[in-house]
Formats: sequence, structure tokens, C-alpha cells
Amino acid sequence: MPQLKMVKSSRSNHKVDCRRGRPCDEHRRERRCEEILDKATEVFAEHGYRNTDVQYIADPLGIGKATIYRYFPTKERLFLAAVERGVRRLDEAIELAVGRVDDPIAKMTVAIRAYLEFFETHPDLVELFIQERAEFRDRPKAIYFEHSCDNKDQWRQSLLAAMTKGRLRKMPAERIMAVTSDLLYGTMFTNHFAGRDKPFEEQARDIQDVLFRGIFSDSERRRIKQS
Amino acid sequence: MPQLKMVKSSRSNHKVDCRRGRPCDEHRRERRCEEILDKATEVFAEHGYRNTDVQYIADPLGIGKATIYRYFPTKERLFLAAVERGVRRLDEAIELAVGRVDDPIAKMTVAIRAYLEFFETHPDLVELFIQERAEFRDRPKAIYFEHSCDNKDQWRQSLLAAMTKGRLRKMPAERIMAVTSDLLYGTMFTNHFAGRDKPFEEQARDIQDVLFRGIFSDSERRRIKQS
Amino acid sequence: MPQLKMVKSSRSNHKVDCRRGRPCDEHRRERRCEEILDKATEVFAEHGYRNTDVQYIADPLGIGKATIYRYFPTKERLFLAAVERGVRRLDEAIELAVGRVDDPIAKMTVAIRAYLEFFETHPDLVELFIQERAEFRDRPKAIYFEHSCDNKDQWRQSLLAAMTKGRLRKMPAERIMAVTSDLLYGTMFTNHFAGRDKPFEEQARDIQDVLFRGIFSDSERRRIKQS
Amino acid sequence: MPQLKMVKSSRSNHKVDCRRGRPCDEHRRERRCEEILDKATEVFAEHGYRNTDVQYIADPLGIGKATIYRYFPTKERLFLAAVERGVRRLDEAIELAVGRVDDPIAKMTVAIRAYLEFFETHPDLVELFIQERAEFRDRPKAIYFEHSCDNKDQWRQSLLAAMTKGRLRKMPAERIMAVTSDLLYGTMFTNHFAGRDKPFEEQARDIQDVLFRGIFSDSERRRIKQS
DNA sequence: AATGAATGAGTCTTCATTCAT
DNA sequence: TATGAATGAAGACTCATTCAT
Repeated sequence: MPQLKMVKSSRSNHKVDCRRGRPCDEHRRERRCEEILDKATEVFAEHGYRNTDVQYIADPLGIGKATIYRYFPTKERLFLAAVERGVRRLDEAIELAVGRVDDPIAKMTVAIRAYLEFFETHPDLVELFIQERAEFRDRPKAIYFEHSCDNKDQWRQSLLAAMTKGRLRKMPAERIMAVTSDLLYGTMFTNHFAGRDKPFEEQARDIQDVLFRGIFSDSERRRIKQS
Repeated sequence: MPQLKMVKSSRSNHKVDCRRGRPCDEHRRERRCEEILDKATEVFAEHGYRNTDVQYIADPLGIGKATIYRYFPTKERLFLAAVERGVRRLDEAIELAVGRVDDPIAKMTVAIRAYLEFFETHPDLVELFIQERAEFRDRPKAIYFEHSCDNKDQWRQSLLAAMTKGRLRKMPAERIMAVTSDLLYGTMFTNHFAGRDKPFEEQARDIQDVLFRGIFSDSERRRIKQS
Repeated sequence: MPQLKMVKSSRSNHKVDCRRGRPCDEHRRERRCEEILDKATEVFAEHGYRNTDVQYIADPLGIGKATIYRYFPTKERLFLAAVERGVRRLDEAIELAVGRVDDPIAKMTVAIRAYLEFFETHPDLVELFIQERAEFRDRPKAIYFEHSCDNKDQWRQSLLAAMTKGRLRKMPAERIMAVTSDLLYGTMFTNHFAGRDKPFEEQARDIQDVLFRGIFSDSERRRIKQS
Repeated sequence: MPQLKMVKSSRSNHKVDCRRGRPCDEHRRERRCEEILDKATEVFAEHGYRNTDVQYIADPLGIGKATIYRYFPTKERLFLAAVERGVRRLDEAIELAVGRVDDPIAKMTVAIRAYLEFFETHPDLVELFIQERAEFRDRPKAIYFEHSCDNKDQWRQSLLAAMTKGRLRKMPAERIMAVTSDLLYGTMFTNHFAGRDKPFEEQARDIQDVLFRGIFSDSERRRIKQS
């Protein structure tokens, strides 16, 4: 059993570096954490925070309930860790999509798609975000909203640039950002809870159509301008 | 105890009067129901569904916990009744505002304002809607979404008419309705949970500006058309 | 069953005085409290505080565990209430015995007997006092010691009077009180934990003999005086 | 890592040296045991038996929890070992003090002082003795009391001799022994738990004064004799 | 009808002890 | 040998709901 031998020898190396006893495998720990968070996300999303017995998470992992408490000090912290990871992943997904896109309008297009795609792919996270608000009412802000502020500045820059270049109407960048993010947020929730199943590409197009061009006809638009 | 006696005698009098039409006990019952729902809405919104002990509702009303169970068979039904009443009130508020407004665009304007105003006035209901989703995951659709369908038809009619008259761009009415309602929904939630406090009139104006006219500049809009 | 009838009629009187609903029978409540404390004293003494599941108290009473929590908010408070009641009873027992005894020496004699008799009759309380110290290490002073201070003043008076009258040697009253109470305390504990079973009357006599007359012989006593 | 290597080599050296006589591993083991018992005494005294997680003992020693289980099979045995060692040390302290003192009265004087001094120096042990009684209610006798019997015989001899020599009143030696040990026991506990802080020398003098000479005045003493 | 009292079922969390390295 | 990791078993406390008056 060569593999075993290798493990053994690497272990005896450890014995020199570390104290004695079982080596503290940082890797192993992290993997476990991730496994637990994966299952926790799933189960919390399925049953809701309050209706989830930590046992429900332990059982399908084939581990003891107490083991989970070795990694997360309370059920609450476990839950919040799952939410946090979700928010981080959302950020990453959008960051990744937006990536090197420089054109501000293309950037928005891509971000909208990425946002909707993310939640279509991770419906559990929608549930988790709801649960967070429902249970942790004392926290000043939902984790989701805390994070959403992070990239505000770069978006503002991008929008202002587009206005200067005459590609967007002149208006407060804040207004665009607020309306857009509210629209996306509402869409994500409604998709999930009203059971809509329009493919995200189509939905993104609809949103862009309205958001970019508005719903007024040209004539109505002209009339408004005059008044 | 004269008061008690009066109540008793007045009740028996009523019983005579009310033989025809709705009996007075029914009235009394309904008033109680409303009182309970008022307090329930408040307390559920404050503590969340799961963290609300039915006792917390009974105490400030000065009644016994068991009394509540005489009016609502379970805690769940009590909660759902509160949500239902909230949704009904939202409908009524919008109905009332839209009222005799015939012009389709004015109608939308008024509805958007009314929607935002309603939730600014009734922040408890935002919480209740969240709670409903968080707890009653098995129900096919949230009560909130069930109701929002009711008036879809009339809105569709109104929008199509506006397109025919050339006031709105030609596009599927569904698209406008979906985007608008998602946007409003998202705005309401974000207002509440991100702690925004912009006055609803301003917010309504921002939304209308973007929704009606879009964010593109005229040149960008032209460019898109050509492609 | 006349008693029952009386209760009933008094209850219907209550209905007039109180609100509606089940009358709040203060008596009943107190009786329940006492029953629970009785059983709690017994069970805590038998198993120790930590090894006592509140269920163990509820079961033999034929009531639900939760019922106990209606009367005492936590296991800790239940336990401390039992201890407190024990201390109060000790005080009362000694008070009762000392009663109208005026002669200071007779008073001590009686108190010593009463003390030992009390703990022979209530061995559970010895256990309870131990348990209190063992578990509630952060409390500044054991309940037992808190109370023992109450009557210190009257004892001091009594002892000083006896010295003035030439019946006791001149020495600080504190010294007598400290030595006596330590001796009794130690005797009670040792009786219980070392499993001694000397009848309390004999033990009291032994204690008095030593405490009053000392162990020195007359000659030794004289020799000491000279030096 | 030179240090680690040194340890290793020094150990193998030992192994060579120790072939004859008690093997060095035995030494090592014993040293470890003592270290553990030291810390255990401290921690058990601080938190109480039940509230002490074995981890709390391992951590400050910088060893693993499981290591402790290599030296003591259960938490209970670890605790009892600590108690036992404490009792043994008490015995030794008194033995050492009494030492070559032959005069029976001087012997008592010295023993009383030594007893009080011991517990002033080792307050942890008072806690441990309490804990033992609180937790191990099924054991027939507390370890403390088991041991206290050991030297009974020599004390009895000493007291009887003193009576014969006319230095102590004639009375059952048992009575003196019981009263004295109860008094000391009670004093030790009360000191600790009532938070008294009189220096032990003074306290010893107080005790001797009462124990030896009694509290009666000469006249009272005479009156008693006549009756 | 109204309600104080009672409680069973449920959950989080702890920790002594064992296991695997 | 030493020890980090794992966990089963246990117990305090809660609360929706029912019962008895």
C-alpha cells in the first residue's frame, strides 16, 4: 500500500515540525468547513433557519451533530457563515463576469445577466437571504446589503463617464444605481417566490429594454420634454 | 358591577334586535378579531413569526392567551390572517388611489406613488411578508403574490390601450408589468431593510423617470435602433 | 363535601371581583410551590444539584416538567428557593426553641440542642447546603451564612450580660460565638458525612460539657493562670 | 530543531541508565501525574467538579485532553486522586508539625495551629473536599473522613495519658476528639466560605482558649459541680 | 365565553470519552 | 506515546396547544 506509506512518512516529517500527536491538518479542516457550509446552505434553504435542526445537517453528511459544533460555535454562526459565503460568491460571480468589460453599457448588460444567472443557479441563496432578514432582525443591515455597497464607487464612475460621453442621459448616478439594484433585487425574489421560470437571458433582455429605453413612445417622450 | 351587568343586558337586548340581519355577537366577535390582528401584526413584525410567543400578543391586549385561540385556531392561521388583511389593504389603498384616473400613464404614476406610500405608512407589513416567505415555504405562493395577480387584467388592458394610442412603445404588456412590479417590490424591501429613508414622493419620481424614459441618451437610443 | 362547595362559591364571588376566566387561586399556587419545593429538596439532596434532572422532580409529583418552570424560572432559582426555605426553617426552629428562655446559659443549651435536632430531622438540608456551596461558587456568601448573621446581635447581648453577671468568663463575645457556631457547623457536617449516628441529645451534652467547662483539669487551669 | 533532538537523545540516554532500578519512564510518568494533579486541583477548585471541562486542565498545561486520559482513566478518578493527595498532604503537614512534641497539650496546640495553617495555605483543598461530597454521594465516606481515622489511636493514647497525669479532666477521650475535630472542620469551612480572614494564629488561640478552659466563669463552674 | 394552568414535544448545546493518526 | 478529531448521550428550557373552571 504505497499510498499509506507515503502518508506515514509525511506524517513522521510532521512529527518533527509540529509537536507530537495527530498533526493539525489545516487543509482537512477547511475542507470540512466547506462541506458543512454546503450542506447547511441546502438544508437551511429547504427547511428555513428555525425549522432546521442541526441534526438535519449532520445526518446526510454522516457526521455527528457535535462535530458541526466543533467548526461553528452556534447554529446562528453557522447560518451566518453560509450567508456570508453566498454573498461573497455573488460578488465574485459578478466581478468575474464584468471582468475586463470596459464599455459602461456593456458592463451593465453583463452585470444584469450575471446577477440573474447567479440566482438561477443558486436558488438556495435567495432563501438564505430571506431567512437572514426574517431571523436576525436586530442586525443593523442584512449581510447582502452590507456587501452591495462595496462596489458602488466604481459603478458611479462608470455611469458618470457614460453620461459625459453622451451615452446616458444626464441624471444622478445614484438614481440609476438605486433603480437598477432594486429592480434586480425584486426580480430575483419574485422569480423565486412567485415561481417564475423565464430563462434568465430573456429576463435580462426585458429588463435592459425597459431600463435603457423606458416605456414611453417617442411622441410621449417629446411631449414630456416640452412641458 | 354595573358595567358587567350592562354589558350583559345590552347583549340580550341586541339578541332581540338582531334576530334579523347580522347578530350583534358577530359584531363583537369581529371587533375582537380586528383588535387581535392589529396587535398580532405589530408583534409579529417586531419579533418575527417564530420568536413571537402568542402570549406576547395577548398580554398587551389584556386578554388571555387562550382567548386568542378562540378566534384563530392556530398561531399559523392567526399570522396568515394578518398577512391576508395586509395584502387586502394594499390592494384597497392602490384601488382607492387609482380610483377614477383614466389616463393610463397617470394611472401608473398614481399607482407607483400609492404603493410606496403604503409601505412607508405600514412598515410592519414588509416584515410580515418576509416572515411569511421565511416560514411557510411549503405554500405554493406567498399570499402577497397570490393577490397581485388579481388586477393584472385591467392593467394589461390599460397598457395595451396606451400603446394603441401611441403613448407607450409597442412591447409586450407583460414585460412592463413584470419589470414595474419587480422594481416596486425590490424598492419596498430595500427601503425597509437597507434602512433607506428617502421620502416616497421623491422615490416615486426617480422610478418614473427611469421607467418611463429609460437611461439612454437620445443619441444612444438612435444608435441602438439602427443596429 | 362542604369544603368544595365553599371553594366554589368563593370562586363565583371571584368571578365578580376579578375579570372573567379561571380565577387566580393564590392559595393553590402557594400550595403547589410548597409541594414542588418539598420534592425538590428531597431530590436535590438525593442526587445532587447537577445530577438532578428537573424531570426527576416532576415525575413523582405526577406533573409535567414544564409546570415546574411555571413556578420557578430556572433550575437554579428552584434550588436556591429550596435552600432559602431550609435556612428560614432552621432559623424558625431555633427561634421557637429559644423562645422565652431568658437565662443566657440555658439559652445556649437550648439552641445547641435545637440546632442538632433540626439537622437530625432534616438531613436533606445538610446536603442542600453542601450543594449550594459546590455549585454557586460565584455568589459572595452561601445563603446559609447570610442568614446566620441575623441574630448575632441578640446573642452578643445575651453573652455580655452573662459575663457581667459573672456567669461566663470575661472574653470577647465574638470568640464564643465564632467557636460555638463553627463547632456546631462542623458537627452537623461530620454527623452527616461521616455517618455518625449518636443521638443528638447526647451529642449536645458532649458539646456543652467541653464548651462550657473546657477540657483542662483544675490543676492545669490553675497552672495556666499563673503563667 | 535542536531542542527537540536534545530531548530525544537525553531520553535514550536515560533508557540506558535506568535499566537497573526503577525505569526512568516511570519517573517521567510520575512527574507528569503530579503536574496534572497540581493543575487539576487548581481548576477543580476554581470551577467545581461538574463545571470543569477536562480541557480546562489540559490547556494551561499545554497538553492534549486525551493525554490526561492516558494518566487517569476517568475524570472521576482524576478528581479523586487530587482529593486523596490533598488529604495525604494534610496528614503529612500535621504529622510534621506534631513531630517530636511529646507533651499532650502542646501536641494539641501544635496540631490545631498546623490544621488551620494548612487550609489557609491550601484553600483549594477546602473546595475540593466540598466538591467531593457534593458529587460522590454514593461513596460511603468522604476521603477526608476515611483518613482522619488513621491517627485516632495515637491521639486517644495521648489524651488518656494527659488525664492520668491530671492535666486534663477525666472524660471520654472520644468526646474530646470528636468535639475538637468537628470544631476544626467547621472552622476551616466557615473561614473559607464565609470569607473570614482572621490570621490562623489568632484563630488557633481563640479555639484553644475555649476548648481548654471553657467559657464558664469559676463561680458558674463551681455551681455546676455542686448540682 | 374567557382564561389561568398544565404539558408534551422539540432543540440547542455541552462534554466525557473514544478513535485515528 | 501523544493528541486532534469525533460523537453519543444528556439536560435545560420553550411554547403551541389543550384542559378545567
